[in-house]
Amino acid sequence: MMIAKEYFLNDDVLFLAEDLIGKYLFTKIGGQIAGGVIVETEAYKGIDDKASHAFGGRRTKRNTTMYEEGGRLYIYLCYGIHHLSNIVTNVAGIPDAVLLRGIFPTHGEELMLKRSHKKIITDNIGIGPGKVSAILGLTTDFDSTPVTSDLVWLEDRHIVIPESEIERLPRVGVDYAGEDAKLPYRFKLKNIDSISKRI
DNA sequence: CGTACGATCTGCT
DNA sequence: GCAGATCGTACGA
Repeated sequence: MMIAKEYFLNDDVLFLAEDLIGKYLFTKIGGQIAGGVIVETEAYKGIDDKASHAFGGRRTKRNTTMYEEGGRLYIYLCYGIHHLSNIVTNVAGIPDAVLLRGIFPTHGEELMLKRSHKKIITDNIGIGPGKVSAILGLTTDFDSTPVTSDLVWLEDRHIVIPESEIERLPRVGVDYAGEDAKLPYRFKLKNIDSISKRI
């Protein structure tokens, strides 16, 4: 069952980043479905978060989507190569977002394998924010696309994950953010096996 | 207009 | 463990 828009309007982006672990993310692009279980996320919290593109209330062409109403994708290009996908949360005007850092493939593995340019499926084919976008077929073309549509959507299939199985870590690649670089805003499933056995 | 650099990944050592 | 890829974006002049 698709997760409805209201879910993403929650003003606690840290709660959502953790709660999204274990939820399913799907895309249907070119009529082909790909999807998997979210296993790693990072929270970016409003205009006071030095690691965020919206720090200090910055509004640019790139980050416009962060200020839109929760429930859309914010996708941007990183290092000139990688498309990184976030889910915008909170009400319009407050730039909270959850970066998708890892999924465990469950649907359309064949398609995802092709998109990954690898030879064989491995457990880490969807680990890393660039790879999440790559195997799901998400590019900056999908920036601002609702995650409550036939193209991109989330599902709660009621996988129960004990809090003890989720690690809280500092975010990756945000050393420039000073003190905020140390905040434990990254959520990661300790071992993917605990998921793969439950599917 | 010019410049610096990034919410990364891969391959080679 | 480390360098290189690779280019859009941000920002200052």
